[in-house]
Amino acid sequence: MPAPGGQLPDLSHPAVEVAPQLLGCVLRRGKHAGVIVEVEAYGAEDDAASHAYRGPTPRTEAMFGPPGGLYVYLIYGMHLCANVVCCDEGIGGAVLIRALRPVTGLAGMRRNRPKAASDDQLCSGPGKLTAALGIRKGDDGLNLTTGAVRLEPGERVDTCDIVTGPRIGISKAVERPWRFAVANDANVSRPRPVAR
DNA sequence: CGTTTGATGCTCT
DNA sequence: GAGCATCAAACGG
Repeated sequence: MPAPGGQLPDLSHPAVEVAPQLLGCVLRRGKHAGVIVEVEAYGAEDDAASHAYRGPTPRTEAMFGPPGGLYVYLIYGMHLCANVVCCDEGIGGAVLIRALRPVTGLAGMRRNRPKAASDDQLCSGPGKLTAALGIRKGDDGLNLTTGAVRLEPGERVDTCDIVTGPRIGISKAVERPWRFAVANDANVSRPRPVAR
């Protein structure tokens, strides 16, 4: 069930449960902010695709921290991915933010992403949105309520407007339909999920 | 140690 | 649709 507008989901719950509830919430860094329109859940029991699968390491430490934290990591040597840490401390669960609909600080985001062909491609991917918002490696582990990067209540997203599908870019546990997105939103990365 | 592989994005064909 | 950039973990010997 998606979170009603005006409040955040309970982040101490499992990632698969929290993920769809984050749709409609706002991710902000300074003046740059956008509504979350696409996410993926990681770190449930036996999830071989999760960075938490083999226990904590220096890189994944934030994923095992308290819910409501930010997990940032470098992927493919050049892009950063941002995750909302959820589940109880020590479990190692997080929700990858895959796409945003930009709402404030558009001019700054365009400067951060000069190659984006249009505004709906500013944040249409996990590496794109971290660049657009200006999220950096040093933001890893900070608190999303008090830190430089914040998670804020946003708009309500109706359950029937949420589509699901397999997670993107993984080679393990590919069959799990743990990608969630707002249906018919131009900011969602490709391929667009179709299933309900 | 050396080698492979990524929760990606951009360019060129 | 294929290839590449670029580097830190993970993995095998």
